[in-house]
Amino acid sequence: MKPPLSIPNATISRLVIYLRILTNLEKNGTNRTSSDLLAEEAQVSAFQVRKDLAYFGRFGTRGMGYTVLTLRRELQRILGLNRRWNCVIVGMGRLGQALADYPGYMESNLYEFELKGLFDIDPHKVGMQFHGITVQHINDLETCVRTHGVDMAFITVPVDKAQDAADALVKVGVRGILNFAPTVLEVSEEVAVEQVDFMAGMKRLAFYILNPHLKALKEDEE
Amino acid sequence: MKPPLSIPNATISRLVIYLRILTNLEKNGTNRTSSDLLAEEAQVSAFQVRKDLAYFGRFGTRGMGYTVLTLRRELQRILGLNRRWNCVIVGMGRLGQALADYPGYMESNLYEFELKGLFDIDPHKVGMQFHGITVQHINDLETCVRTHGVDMAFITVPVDKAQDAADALVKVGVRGILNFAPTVLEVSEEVAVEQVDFMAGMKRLAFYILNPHLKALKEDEE
DNA sequence: ATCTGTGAAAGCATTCACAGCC
DNA sequence: GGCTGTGAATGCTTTCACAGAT
Repeated sequence: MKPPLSIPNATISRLVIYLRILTNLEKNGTNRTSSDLLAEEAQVSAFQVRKDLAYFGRFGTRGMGYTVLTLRRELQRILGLNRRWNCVIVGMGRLGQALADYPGYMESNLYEFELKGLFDIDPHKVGMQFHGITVQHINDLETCVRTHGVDMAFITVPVDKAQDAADALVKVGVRGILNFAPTVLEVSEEVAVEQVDFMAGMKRLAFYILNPHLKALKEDEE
Repeated sequence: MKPPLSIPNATISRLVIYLRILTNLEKNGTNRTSSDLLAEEAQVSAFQVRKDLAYFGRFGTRGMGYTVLTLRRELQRILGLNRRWNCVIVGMGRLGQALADYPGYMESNLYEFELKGLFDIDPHKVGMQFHGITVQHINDLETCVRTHGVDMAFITVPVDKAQDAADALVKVGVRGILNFAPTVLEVSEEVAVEQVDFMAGMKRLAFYILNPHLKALKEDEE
């Protein structure tokens, strides 16, 4: 096992994709695979697959390839998906409601992510139920985070309230934020932020449609 | 004006962010700005801002900075957001419905993106209305695309149907796809694909929470 | 004096070629 | 023979330093 000192951001995104492919292979009853097959499915080069894996250790057998089960387990461990992550949603507007009802928090039979709380600042929203969880006022965030050991939060408030929400979350010790608001959040160094902004995706699409010759450079994934 | 032969993918993502910041500045009545200010807001370096802009031309005045209005217009032109983009949604499940109802297709008083059709394969869904648009059967996709000059499509079908949807869209001449299904689509060279996958974002978050020392490398935006 | 625009340098990620092991 | 693992080379993106404009 290697000490991974510095790992390309893009590698993490690809590991998530490899894990998805391996999970599907496992479902199909496939036992062994290869960097070639994974590369084809993920639409990257086989070099890339092997290099990505090499950051974390040696998981294959030369001449033979990889065991699907083993590699799937290893990736799950590396990505931290062998334990449960407790989540809350801040902002119970249309998007927050859609997320609360989202049926996909389990993945491959594992409840990896679990909703532990729903929050809003609007008293009219407090008390409403989604997916069996009652909406609480944002003032009760700290209690919830401490009680349940909340790891990450989704910010689904209007854009002008997003930084406030982030500040509140950081203050009570949430370690990761998935930000759906179209703004760049400022948070302290030790808090991770991932952006989800499908309007930005549409705008990039518009550019690439206008400039087709630029398209084939690279893939970013989100 | 320069001939942009090869432009980093990441630059496009950042231009979208600069445009957002400029739009806000304009709303606030600010007339002039600088690479420093834009850099601070977007959380990148001022070098980066100037280099990104330099791919497309010279928009500032040395010693003075940029005129907000001018730069906003230029970015809008570069990104293709000075014209309307006609869109359809394929897959009217929960997510497709949420998108059809999404109130944000206008941005800064401009209807840049307009929904021209909603499609599903399920006869029960056909005929339902969302936001004043009637759901049609996927077989009627071609007519709609030809009639309205549809530019891009959102794929919100279950993951195992996503490639079929993409094939159908490519076949009738759609130029760009925003894919919400967690799979890597295979499409012909000249079709642009952008991925939106918030579960993948959650998984990356989990990794970065587990490995805080790796966090500060780079930002991907989606 | 100030702040943009840009060639050159540095820093990273990807690709390659092949050594190492089944 | 076949396929992984990995140092070295390539190529791209970011950073830097400063020339150029007002």
